[in-house]
Amino acid sequence: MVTKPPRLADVARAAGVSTATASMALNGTGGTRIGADTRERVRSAAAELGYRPNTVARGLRTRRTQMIGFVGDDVATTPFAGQMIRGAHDAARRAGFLLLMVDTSGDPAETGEAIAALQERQIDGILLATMYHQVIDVPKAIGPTPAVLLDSRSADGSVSSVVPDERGGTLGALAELAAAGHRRIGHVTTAEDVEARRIRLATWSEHVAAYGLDPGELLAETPQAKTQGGYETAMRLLSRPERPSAIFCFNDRMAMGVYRAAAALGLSIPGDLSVVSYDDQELIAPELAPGLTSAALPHYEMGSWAVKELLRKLDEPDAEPVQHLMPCPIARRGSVAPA
Amino acid sequence: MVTKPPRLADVARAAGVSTATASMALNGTGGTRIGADTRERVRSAAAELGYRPNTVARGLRTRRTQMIGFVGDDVATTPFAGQMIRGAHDAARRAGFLLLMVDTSGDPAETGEAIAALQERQIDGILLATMYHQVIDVPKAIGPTPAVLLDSRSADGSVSSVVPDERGGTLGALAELAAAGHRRIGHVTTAEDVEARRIRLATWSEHVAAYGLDPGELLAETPQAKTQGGYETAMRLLSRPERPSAIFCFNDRMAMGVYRAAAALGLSIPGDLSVVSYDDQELIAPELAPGLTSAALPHYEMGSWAVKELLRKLDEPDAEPVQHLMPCPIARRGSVAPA
DNA sequence: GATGCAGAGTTAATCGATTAACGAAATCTA
DNA sequence: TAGATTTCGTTAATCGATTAACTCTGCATC
Repeated sequence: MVTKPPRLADVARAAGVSTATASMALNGTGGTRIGADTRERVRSAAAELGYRPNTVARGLRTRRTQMIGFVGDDVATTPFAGQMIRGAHDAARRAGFLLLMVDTSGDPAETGEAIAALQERQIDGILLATMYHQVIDVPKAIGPTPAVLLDSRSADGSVSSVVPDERGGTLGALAELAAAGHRRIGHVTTAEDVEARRIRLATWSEHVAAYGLDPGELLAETPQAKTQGGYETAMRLLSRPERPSAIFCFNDRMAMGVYRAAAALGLSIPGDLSVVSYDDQELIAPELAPGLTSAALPHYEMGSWAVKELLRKLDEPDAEPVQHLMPCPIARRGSVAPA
Repeated sequence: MVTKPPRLADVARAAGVSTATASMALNGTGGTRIGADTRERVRSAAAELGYRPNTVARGLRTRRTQMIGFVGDDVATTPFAGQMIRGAHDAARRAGFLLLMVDTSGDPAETGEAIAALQERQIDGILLATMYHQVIDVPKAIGPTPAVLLDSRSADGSVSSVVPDERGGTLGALAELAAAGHRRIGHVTTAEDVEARRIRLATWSEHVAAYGLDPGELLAETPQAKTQGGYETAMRLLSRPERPSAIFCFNDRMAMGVYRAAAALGLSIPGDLSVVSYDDQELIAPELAPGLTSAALPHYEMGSWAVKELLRKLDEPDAEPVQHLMPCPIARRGSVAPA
């Protein structure tokens, strides 16, 4: 007893018009060609039958599928990804689009395959998301398909992209410390050569150098930006003769280690040591005691910006590509106190 | 100079055959009708032109889009979701399917809309994922579309589903403690009425009751399963006259609070107190000091199981629905020591 | 020498919409 | 009042595949 879903032809028959009229009535196209009463007849017939357009058929004719391809390099495994996807998803949905997802574990050949798989499905555009802020070459497989880079920039600037404003976020985090009177601000960071490290480090260096301090004496590195590395670097930094009164951490996971080091050394946070960080990870920053002041990575906003930019490109194919910096707002919590 | 991508007709012309022949040659259909040399000619013509089938056109004809709808209730915001999506994604991709995602923030009306949006796009089947283990009514909007529930069961068992084996995981976690000689095992849990709480609590109750202990004396609840709640419940439990030698936590976030409480009371883990937990969240369990022994929620496996089950349903529409329990393996770390 | 049949393709219908091109009645204009 | 517009539709082509129903050779069979 499974009756097939109604087609446009069924609606047209029920309303006593041709499929052309039915199509125009439902879509509001064709200008004044359809009378108000006819339009109403068609609409109610459609509602009556529970008509839902077959977008596959429509897509074949219009060459628009109302689907956006989302290619992530291993993106689904990182805790940030959720917000990025959600931002893209919400913006897409509001415009009547859905996200077709492919995860690629970063391998370029696989990325090419993923892009091809999406193109076979005639997606209207592609979002290329990376796990963390980096500079990449746009895969040639993309061809003429409209695309936007998410959390990465293209080396040649030929494609629109959005990345976090790392410099602004770093300055914001440091401003929290400066406002509390801190001058000797240490930095613990990773040795991994990523864009985020470079910018955060350079911005911090400038900042402390402006006070006439030597960044080299206030810096400690670890191979991996994890809790253990944060612990070790903080131990090194805090046992130097003139220890910093505050530490700016590369990310929240390292900050967790800094908290642990402070506890081990009998230093209280924020009484003896102020801490600011980057990422504002929801499972870490608010859960530490005291809560960690951190510059938030605006993943949700980047995701939705990317979709809006992509939709703009669909409307105006000849628009110039835009490289956007998304602000990183500071989440203030209890880890900063006057020096 | 943007040349349109080649169509099947272009391949056929290049190979000097009809589109029917080209189609059959490329797809290997039509039995013996296509000679080996012709097939080869068509194949190389296709490769030459870089032909990629238009799956929208194909889908219109075959009524198969090779796309699976993934509906999540707020799923993209939880840290688990990534693994669940990835598990589903990988299994789908291996079979030539892609995931079309919709996130719904849980509202039933919105879920209905999401399902309709997917059906308009003619997805071959639907995965309905929930943020955490629960029992739900299958939305009527699904209709005859093949569906599988992910991390939830249907009240009436009419649809296949997969959920974690909470009982097995709890027994496994408690077995770690039992093997280390613990008898007085406390439990800190949430007051939220969710399936996970119910099963973990009941299983733990049985376990301690079997030692002749009164569960009521070893239990503490908090309104929300977060760090703060874990801290408070542990403080209560550990300041009772006969304090437990070990605590089984509802989840890792609460365990974080338990660690903090132990530190506040001067109890060392695992020396004075052993701790086991549930969820094995990657940002918490391995990062605590000592590492937290925890029963892992098999999100990846559930995701891929769900897709395989869905594909089976596509092949055998009359197959009986299956309710699957996915084992929760124990991640052993340093938080357990002999009593 | 007619019949049957397997092999290798071709023709044309079809999936369910959108839309360019065309048409008849009603209204307006000079 | 004849011609020009407007109004409100319809007819049929089209998007790019898949596939049921044919066709045409050549060969074996009786």
